[in-house]
Amino acid sequence: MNTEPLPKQYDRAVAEKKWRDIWKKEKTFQFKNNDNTPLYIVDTPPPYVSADHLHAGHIMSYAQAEFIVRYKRMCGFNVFYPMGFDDNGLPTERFVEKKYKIDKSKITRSDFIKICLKETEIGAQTYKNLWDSLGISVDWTKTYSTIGPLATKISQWSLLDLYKKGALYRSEAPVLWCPSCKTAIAQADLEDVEDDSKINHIVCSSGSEQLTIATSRPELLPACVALYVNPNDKRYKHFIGKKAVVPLFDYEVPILSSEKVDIEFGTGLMMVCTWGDKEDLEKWQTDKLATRALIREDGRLNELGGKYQGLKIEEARAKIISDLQKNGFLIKQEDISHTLNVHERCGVPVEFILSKQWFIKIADFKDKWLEYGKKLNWYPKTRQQDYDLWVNSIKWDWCISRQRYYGVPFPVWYCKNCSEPIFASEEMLPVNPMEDKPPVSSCLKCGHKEIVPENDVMDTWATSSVTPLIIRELIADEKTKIKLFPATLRPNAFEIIRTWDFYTIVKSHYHFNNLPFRDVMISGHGLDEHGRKISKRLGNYIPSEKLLEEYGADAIRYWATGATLGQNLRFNIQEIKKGKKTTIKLWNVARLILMSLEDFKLTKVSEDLEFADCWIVQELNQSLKNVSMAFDNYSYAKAKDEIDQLFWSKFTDYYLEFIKYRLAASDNKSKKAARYTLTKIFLAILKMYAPIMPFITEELYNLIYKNSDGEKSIHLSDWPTEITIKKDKDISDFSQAITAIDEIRKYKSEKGMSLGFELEEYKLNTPIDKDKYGDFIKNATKVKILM
RNA sequence: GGGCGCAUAGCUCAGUUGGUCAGAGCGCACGGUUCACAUCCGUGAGGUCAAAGGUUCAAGUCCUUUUGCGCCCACCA
Repeated sequence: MNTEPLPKQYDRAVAEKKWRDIWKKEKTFQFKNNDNTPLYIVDTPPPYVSADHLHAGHIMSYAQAEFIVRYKRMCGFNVFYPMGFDDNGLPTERFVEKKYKIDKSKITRSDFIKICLKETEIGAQTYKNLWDSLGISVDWTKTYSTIGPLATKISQWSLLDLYKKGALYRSEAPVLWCPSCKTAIAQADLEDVEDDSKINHIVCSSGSEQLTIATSRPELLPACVALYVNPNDKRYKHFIGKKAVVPLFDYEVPILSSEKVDIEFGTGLMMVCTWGDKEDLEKWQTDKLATRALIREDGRLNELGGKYQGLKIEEARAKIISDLQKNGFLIKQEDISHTLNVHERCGVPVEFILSKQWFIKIADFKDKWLEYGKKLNWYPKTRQQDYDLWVNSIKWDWCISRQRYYGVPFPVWYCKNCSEPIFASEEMLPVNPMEDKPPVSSCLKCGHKEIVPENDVMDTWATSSVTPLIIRELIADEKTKIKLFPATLRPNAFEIIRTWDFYTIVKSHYHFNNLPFRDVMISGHGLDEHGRKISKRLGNYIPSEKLLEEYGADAIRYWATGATLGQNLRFNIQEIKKGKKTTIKLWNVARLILMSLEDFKLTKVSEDLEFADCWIVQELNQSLKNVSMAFDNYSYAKAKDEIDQLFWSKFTDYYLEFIKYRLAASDNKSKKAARYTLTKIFLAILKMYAPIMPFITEELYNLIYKNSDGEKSIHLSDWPTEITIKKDKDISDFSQAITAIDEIRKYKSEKGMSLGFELEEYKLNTPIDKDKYGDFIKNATKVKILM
C-alpha cells in the first residue's frame, strides 16, 4: 500500500489524459476470448456520423450504457463492447448535400459517394474523439462502419436469406414517396406535423345540378377519379351512380357511395384521387377505381396536370385555386389545422407514387412481433408500450429500397427482357451490381442475355437491423463468435424503438427464429436547462469539447447518471459542478487517508473494530447491496444516489469525524482498527463510483490500492463484496449515539462555537447507553464531561 | 378524437408492494472552520405532495373525474 502524501490539488486534466493514454496503451478494455467467463455483449447504437454539433445530449446517451458496461466488467463478465458508425443512408446524404450545397442532378454518383465517404470519416473521428475524452470503454479494435465491406456483406446476405425464406418480395404498388429526397420511404420514416391549411369549397356539375366538394388539396383535381357520398345522406342519395364533371379539367368521374363517408365532414361529399391519402388508396383498391397518377417523382405535376404540368405541388395548388376563383368554381375557403405525414429526415409532406420497390413482409405478422416484444426484457418496462403501439399501427410491409446513392447496394440484377431478379451468390458478397458481373450470363427464366444491375440502395435500417450479426463477425475465433449472438444488451433512445429495435427483431426472427438481444435499455434525450430539445438551430447548448474541457469527463458523466430510465434529462450545470466537487472530495479523503497511514500495512485482521467501525461497515454493506441491485436493473441514477449518500453523508460527514481522534492518537489497537476500516471502506466506495467516474477512481486506486488490491486498473478489479466482521458488537442502538452527536453539534452551532471547540461539560437530552457510547461521544465531539 | 407519461419545497428531481415519506441536491439565511477539502462543516427557513371526489383504521402512494404540460397514434375528403 502506497503511503506517499498526495499533492494538495487534483489535476483533473492531467489525470484524465494520462489514464486515457494508459488504457489505450495497455489495451485495458480490449475483448479477450475466454471460454470460462460469462459474456456480456452490448449492441451499441452506431451514431450517425452526420452530426457536427455534439453536445451534452450525445454525451448522456452514450455514457448511460457505459455505466453498465463498466459495472458488468467489474462484476466479472467478459464484456464485448464494440462500436459502429452509421455512415450510410439518407441522413448522411442529406447532411453532405446541405454542407456542400450539392445538387445531385449535377454530380456523378461516384463523385457524390466519394464526398460522403470523406465526410463520414471526419464525422467518425469527431465522435471517436468525444467518446475517448469521455472515457467510453469501447474496444476500439472492434469497430465497424455501416457502409463498410463487412456491414455490406451481412446486409446483403440478410436479403438473400430473406428471399429464400419468402419474406422479401418486389412489387409495383403505390408507395410512400418523399418528393424532396426523391425516394420511396417506409412507414416508420414518417413523422406527424401540425399544419395550417385551407379547405376549399369547389362546385362541380352533375347533369343540370351542382355539387360542392371540399378539399384541402385542389391541386389533385386532375387526379380525381371518383366522388363519394354516404348512402344515407338524403342530400346526395339521388346522385349515386351518376357522373360529375371535374372543374377546370372537364372530364367526368363516377359518383359512388360508401358508408365510410362522414356526412358531417366538409360538404359530405368526398373527392377521391390517385392518391392523395390512405383513404384514396383504400377506395382505389377495394372499388377498382381508375388510375390517374398525377405526381411525378420530383414532386411536380405530370402531363395529366394540363396547363399546370411541371409545377410543384404548392405552386399548382396556388395557381389552381386562383383559376377556380376566376372561373367562379371556388365558393368558400375555410381555415383548418390538421396533421400531415412528413418525411422525418426532411420534413416534407409525403405523396403516394406508383413504383416498383423491394419489401420485407411485416404487416401480416403483428402477432409474431408482439410476442417477441413480450419476451424481451424492457428497461423500463413501460417502454414496451411504445413498441406494441407501433406494431399495432403498421399498415404496410417494410419498403427497403431507396432511390439514393450512398447506401448498401442490393445484391441483385434483372433480366432486361422479363425483369426476373438475379441474385448474387453468397460467395460473391459483398457485391456491387453496378460494378461487378452478375453470377450468370443469361436469364435463367427466359434465356435473355441482357442483364442490368439494380441501382437502388437499401434503407439505412436494413443495415442497422443486422448489427447483432455484424458485431459478432468482428471476432475471428469461430468458437467465440457463435456465442456472441444474441447480444445481451441493446441500449437506445425511445424514438428508435419502432425502427432499430423493431427491424432488428424482424430480421432476427426470419434468420434465426430468435430474439436478437435479451435486454433493452431505453434512454431519453438530453434537454436544455429549460426542458427544450437541444438543437443547433436554437443554439441552446454548450459544445461537448468545451464542457469536457471546463468540467472534465467525470463531472459530466456524474450529471448524465442522473437520468431516470426512459426519461429525458435536463441539462443542469449544478449537477456537473456537484460531480466535480465529488472528485475533489474523493481526492481529499485520499489525502487524509495517506496522511494518517504512514507505515501502516493493510492486514486482514478485523477483530478489534469499534462501534463506529462496525457501524460504517454495516452501512457500507447495505449500500453495496442497494447499489448492485440498482445497477443490475440498469437504474444507474438510483445507484448514484445511494453511493452519494454513503460517501457524503455517512462516510465523510460522520465516520471520518468519528475517527479523527483515533487517527491522531499514538499507535494502538484503536488506531489500527480505524485505519483498517477507513481504507477498506474507501476502496469499496472508489469501486462503486468507478463505473460513473472512471478517471478519479482509477487515479486514486492506483495511488493507494494498486499493490494491495492487485489489479493494474480499478476497472479490471472485482466489484466489492460485503465486509464481514466478527459479530461480537451489538450496534443496533448506534443511531442513538449519532442522535446524541447531532444534538451536541446543534448546541455548538447555536452558540456560535466551532465544532472543534472543547466543551467542559454537556448535559445530554438524548437517552443513550453511557457506559457503551459515552467515551466515543466525548471524543468525537470534544466534550470533557458528558452528563 | 384515441393511447401513454408527467404534475412533490424558489430550481432540478427521489419517493419499491398504501402505515417515521413529507425527502435530497442546488439555491437562500445564520454561524463555524483554514493542519483532508480551489473549500468544507453545522444549523435553519420553505411544500395543505396540480384540483375535486372516492376506497381504507391509514393515501404523493390505489380508484374516478378535472386542469396543465410532454410524447406517440388517428383523422388528413
